[in-house]
Amino acid sequence: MPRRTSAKPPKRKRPNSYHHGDLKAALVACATDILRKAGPSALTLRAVARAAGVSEAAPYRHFADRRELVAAVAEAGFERLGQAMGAAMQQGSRGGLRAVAEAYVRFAHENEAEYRVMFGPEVANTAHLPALRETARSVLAFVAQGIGKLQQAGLVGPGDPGLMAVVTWAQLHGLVMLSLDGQSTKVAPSIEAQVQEATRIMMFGMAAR
Amino acid sequence: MPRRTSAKPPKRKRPNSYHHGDLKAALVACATDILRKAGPSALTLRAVARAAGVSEAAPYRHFADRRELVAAVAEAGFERLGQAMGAAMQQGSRGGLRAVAEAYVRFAHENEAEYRVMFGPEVANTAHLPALRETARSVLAFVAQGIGKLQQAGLVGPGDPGLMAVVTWAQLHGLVMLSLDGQSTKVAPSIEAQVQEATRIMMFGMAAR
DNA sequence: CTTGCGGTGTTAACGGTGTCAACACTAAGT
DNA sequence: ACTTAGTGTTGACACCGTTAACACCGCAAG
Repeated sequence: MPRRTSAKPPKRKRPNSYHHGDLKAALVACATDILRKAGPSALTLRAVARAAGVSEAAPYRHFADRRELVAAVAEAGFERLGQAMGAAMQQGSRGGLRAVAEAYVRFAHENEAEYRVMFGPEVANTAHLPALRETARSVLAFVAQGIGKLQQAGLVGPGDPGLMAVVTWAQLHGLVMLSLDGQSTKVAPSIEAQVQEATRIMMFGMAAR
Repeated sequence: MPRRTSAKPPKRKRPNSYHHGDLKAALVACATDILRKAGPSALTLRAVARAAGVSEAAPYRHFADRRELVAAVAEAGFERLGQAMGAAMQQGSRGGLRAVAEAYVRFAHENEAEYRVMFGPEVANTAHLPALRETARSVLAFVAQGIGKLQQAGLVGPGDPGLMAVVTWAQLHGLVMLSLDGQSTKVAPSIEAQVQEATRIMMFGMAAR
């Protein structure tokens, strides 16, 4: 194949404009799209710029480096995750935790590449990414709040809801990771069975303080 | 260079030779070393080759691509993890699960970069890496075996040990990941407290079938 | 209206990386 | 001694992250 340096007419959202209008958001959207369709290895700064119909150095006007772009993608993912969990929360009080757990697992499986990026090594150092850290923490606070409600309803024994939330989140996250890696499918029948078993164990353990 | 013809070359390292002797193992060792000292972003095929004192294309005689090298590093990590868990198993029967859990968490924290690679997206598709898959599965089998012993001792209720092992591993893995990402430090005081809380919940839940 | 200026997009380049083909050297078997 | 397979080397290609220098747009000040 010949070199790809041939001229490609840039498609602009505002035809008569040299400037893009909202490149930053467009870049995040294109990056998420690429991530979904072609996997993490294709998530390249240059590819994102090309997908946005812009020169390959343009992203540097909005992101200091590649990490910041990836972090923005991860942050958007956390927000969508929070929305999915919030929607599942309305399902009722008894199976509330169960419904949220299933929503979490479903999100992870339906958005595998995004989920991997959210917890991947590229955004590992959340100390330097305050926005990401805050978004992720709000998810944790959400779980803690749900556990608090279960405690008031007498379905969960006393104890620090924050600690229980961490343990609960960890359980789900670990389950999802092992499932995504194909490490658990041959031993345990299905992800649903694993979630069921996990929530059962968690509920028993948390009620038994 | 010098013509040194040694008497019996037993496939071991021979410094004064055009051929390396055991480049594959040396490459994995150098890669692990680089990973520990400089982090995942420095784990580059070329850098590994340079560290091994060999040309930058030499690794392709032993690994099809970069993924295979990384997978080999991950496999070595799983083996060391298994050894650490096995050593902790000898500590006694009552707190056996607890001791293994602590060994697991300690390994992850003392070998953060390695641990991240073991579960990272670069080796995600274990379906194409049978050796890695098998090594990881033996760790799971090890946990399942320990749970079986606890069942015989009456410390854990009846149920599929394989399923329980998956749930247990997932709990530990999730805890470790959140801790490594700095997502849990501000909510739960210490990783020890989290392990304690997690094992307490797990033991209660598993005993209560 | 002209002029200047800051924000944004472009071009061109640098060094580094994964990968491959062609070549070179060595060990070992015939 | 000749061949051959295995292993290391050289050189090249395309791509990537990043930066500097430049070009264009919109807008405010004069």
